Amino acid sequence: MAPRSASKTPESSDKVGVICRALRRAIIEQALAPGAKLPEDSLGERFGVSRTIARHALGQLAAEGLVELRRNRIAVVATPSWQEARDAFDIRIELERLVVRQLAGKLTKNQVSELNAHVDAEDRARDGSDAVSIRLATEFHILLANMTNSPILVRYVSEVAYRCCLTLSLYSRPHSSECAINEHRAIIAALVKGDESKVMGLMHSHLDSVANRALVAPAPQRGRDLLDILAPYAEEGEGGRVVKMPKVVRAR
Amino acid sequence: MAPRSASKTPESSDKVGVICRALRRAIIEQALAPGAKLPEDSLGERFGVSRTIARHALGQLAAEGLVELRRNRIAVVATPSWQEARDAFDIRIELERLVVRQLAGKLTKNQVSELNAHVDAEDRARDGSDAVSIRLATEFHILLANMTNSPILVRYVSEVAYRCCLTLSLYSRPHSSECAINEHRAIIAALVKGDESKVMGLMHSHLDSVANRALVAPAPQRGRDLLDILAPYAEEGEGGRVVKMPKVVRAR
DNA sequence: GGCCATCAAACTGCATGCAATTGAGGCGCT
DNA sequence: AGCGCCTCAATTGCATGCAGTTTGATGGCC
Repeated sequence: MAPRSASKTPESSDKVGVICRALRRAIIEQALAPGAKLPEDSLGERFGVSRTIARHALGQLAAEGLVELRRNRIAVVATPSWQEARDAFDIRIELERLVVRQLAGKLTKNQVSELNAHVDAEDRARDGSDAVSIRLATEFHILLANMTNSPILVRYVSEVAYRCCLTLSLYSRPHSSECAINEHRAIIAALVKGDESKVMGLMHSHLDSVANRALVAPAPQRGRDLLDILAPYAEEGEGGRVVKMPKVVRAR
Repeated sequence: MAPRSASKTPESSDKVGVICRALRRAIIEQALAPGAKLPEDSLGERFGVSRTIARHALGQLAAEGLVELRRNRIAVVATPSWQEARDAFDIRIELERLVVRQLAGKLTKNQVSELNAHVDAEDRARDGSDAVSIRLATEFHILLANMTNSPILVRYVSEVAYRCCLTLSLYSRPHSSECAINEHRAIIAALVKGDESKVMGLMHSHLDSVANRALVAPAPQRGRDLLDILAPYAEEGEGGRVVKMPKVVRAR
């Protein structure tokens, strides 16, 4: 069977799919930060399609939780609350335990080398931008999910992994990204060895540690984000005066 | 806070949301069987909107896995394979274990009575149509998920529950539906008592037994469904003659 | 009678146009 | 200067129109 990208997802249909994939990638690489505006016109123009299509793509992305749609308002990249981020990780842990449980001891030689190749790529990207490292780390998990041959599982793991990726860009410390490449290698090893509970434990602690490293601030924001983010800057503007907040065009 | 339906889902926006909800309900109540055609025109006409809107709604439903979209083809209600059905249940089990783990011992009095009221309703619907019973049983689980206050978890549990509901209509024996009302009561009791592992076990075995009761046929279909379904009828049509297959308008 | 080619109706893919809503800047008032 | 109102450009919500594809039905041919 030819490796035509899964025909069942509406995704791969046509232009809509292209836009979705592009935006998804831009979002998880933080080229589009949470809160960034996504006007239908601009998207359409940028991708050479009409608003109708851009709109449809935004709808799909919204269904995945990557963008927020408010009636009569410009769509924006989603800005999950800290609690939602934590919830996403909890769900992700359960789903990925399921993945490795199904995979333990069942990987073909080809699959193992594919995984190893991916981790090697992660290694090489170590000195590159954080954004790329994070994307690669996420894609490792998606690659794993793909090997289960369960379309539903793939979809959910992908979605939730992307969401986690998004939250990482919101809440994680600058360079905490992922020194977790070794943990990926350990997971592969355990999968090959075929010890279900061992690999489930590894995956659990791997994701848990990523989450804990990333989601460090228990209550970083209250009202909304902007005010708190700017709070440190609010004292001693230039001479005892409170700085008048400038334009504030959240995420250009 | 007013109980306005979650503002974040694009769903509740407007006409699209109405159509989605209507179709979802029709599908899980089997008014629309798997394979049923869903032409944009007809939907638009039926709901008094343009094709554009109907199309958008179909897109959302496809993202949830309830309908299948193939390029240039009429959309149809999804027809999950047996394996996909099994996978969906596996995922559902993990997700709902998470739900009850978060809920154990944390339900308010109001929530408990809401749950009891729902189960009572299930009881009353016992003599009604199977479809309604199944829908109510599914909604019990969604109600539970809602109480976690985790939008992401709600979304995933809802989706996967609807999918399972859909598969039930495909693979379950006529009246196997759910005598599982008692199990629902047991889960409520365990939740109130607050024993995490107890209630997780209950939920696990509850869903597992529903799945096993429903997904009985390990390999009921090979090529596609129609041929196998008709196989028993293929011998001795009316006089040693093979019956000429009539129109066969899958799901009117 | 059964099978294949041709054709018309049905349907989707997509762009565009128009009305309604938003929010941002400008103006006047205090 | 500060505050609020008002107007207007920007943007979304939705319907319609046209072009391309699929479906399935009719008619000719074996």
